[in-house]
Amino acid sequence: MTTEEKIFNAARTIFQSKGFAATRMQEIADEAGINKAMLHYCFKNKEQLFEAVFMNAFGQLAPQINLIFNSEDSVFEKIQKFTESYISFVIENPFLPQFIIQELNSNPGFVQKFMQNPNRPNPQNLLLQIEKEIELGIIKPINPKQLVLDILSMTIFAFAAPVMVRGIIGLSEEEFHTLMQERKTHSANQIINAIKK
Amino acid sequence: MTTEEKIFNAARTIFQSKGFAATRMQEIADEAGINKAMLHYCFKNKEQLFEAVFMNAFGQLAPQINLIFNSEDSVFEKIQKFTESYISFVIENPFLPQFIIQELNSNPGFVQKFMQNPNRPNPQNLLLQIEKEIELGIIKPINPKQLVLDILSMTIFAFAAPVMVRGIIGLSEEEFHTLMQERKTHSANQIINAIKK
DNA sequence: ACCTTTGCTAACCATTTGGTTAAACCATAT
DNA sequence: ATATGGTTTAACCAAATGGTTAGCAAAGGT
Repeated sequence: MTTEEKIFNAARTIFQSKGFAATRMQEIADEAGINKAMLHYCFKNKEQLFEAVFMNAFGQLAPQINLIFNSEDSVFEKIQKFTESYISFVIENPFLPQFIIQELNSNPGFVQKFMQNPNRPNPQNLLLQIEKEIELGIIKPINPKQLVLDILSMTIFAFAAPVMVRGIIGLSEEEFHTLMQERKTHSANQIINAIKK
Repeated sequence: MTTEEKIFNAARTIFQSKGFAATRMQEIADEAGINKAMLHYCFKNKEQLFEAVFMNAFGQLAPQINLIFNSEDSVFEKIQKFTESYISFVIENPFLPQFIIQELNSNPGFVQKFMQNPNRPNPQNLLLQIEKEIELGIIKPINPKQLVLDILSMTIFAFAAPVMVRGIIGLSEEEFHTLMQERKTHSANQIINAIKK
């Protein structure tokens, strides 16, 4: 593993668990097992190191979201595949959603920067497909954007606010994990039950 | 308005928009229009000032959540009333959800501290009621905790991750606002459609 | 009138923090 | 062997930051 990779991995660990503002460069250096000056030798400054981590994180999550936007499946199939694959993915990367959401909230400019990316999430296809399936009588008449938001909400929320969810509902770490496993199919079922005619 | 109130309001403004780590005491003093030393005259230190703001924020949100947990309504009615009142409330206080979720994530100890509060959100009643209505055949058989999580997800997520939602779905600030108005009834309808027999 | 308390500030302090510098290290080519 | 160029570090620096101090000013009690 090159020094740059060591730094990047250390930065990812610290940034994702503490956020940009609470992260100290020294802590990243310690985690990477190198001198602090080395950080600035490989990355210009804190902002640029953070941006590398953030864009990498967003770059991992975006394809997961694109799953519901681009494929040849029916809307129902897309919902099933998305909840299954997205939840499986974030169970393995539990810090990603809260990290991205938090930093996006405090740095809205990142959205535009990332939305210029060619493989950015683009809901246009799915929105049109939903409209079409409504006209065909497969789906109950609803606002397609609400449905997209429903899908995102049902799958992402628990991972965006795990502490709150566990606190309010009263779940141990293990119970939370079990609930999330079950949620892969539960959320798809709920959404589909709600919209099928 | 007393000086202490001026400080508290200023602290709320800054803390809620930037989070604990990114907030500078000097900025709070400027916002309050007083000297920095005055902060420490009224509040012992940054942590205690923050805790006052956080507990106040949580204290405003908790009663909203308790609406679904304690009342004499049926589950369907509870869901309708909750989405309606909760979304109305956070439209007026859009920073609350992301603030609470963010700080809770980076400071899990706050949960325990707040959950000792007498009027803390306690889902026990609702969970039992859901089980009962399932047995009565009013609600399809599902895991009650999943349903509670569904309700929270559908109502809170858009306010927890507004920048991400607007970016992914492609909404102007105004379109987002309209979507949230519509969401008061939409989310209740979706959830109820999904679970009613 | 005088003392005490309370509200408030300018100036100051110690520490932390992001970042720089100059020198050391080390592999490789000559 | 020695020069070369990339890699790494210890030591350092200036600015920012949370917090303190000493004192002023007004209000209230005696």
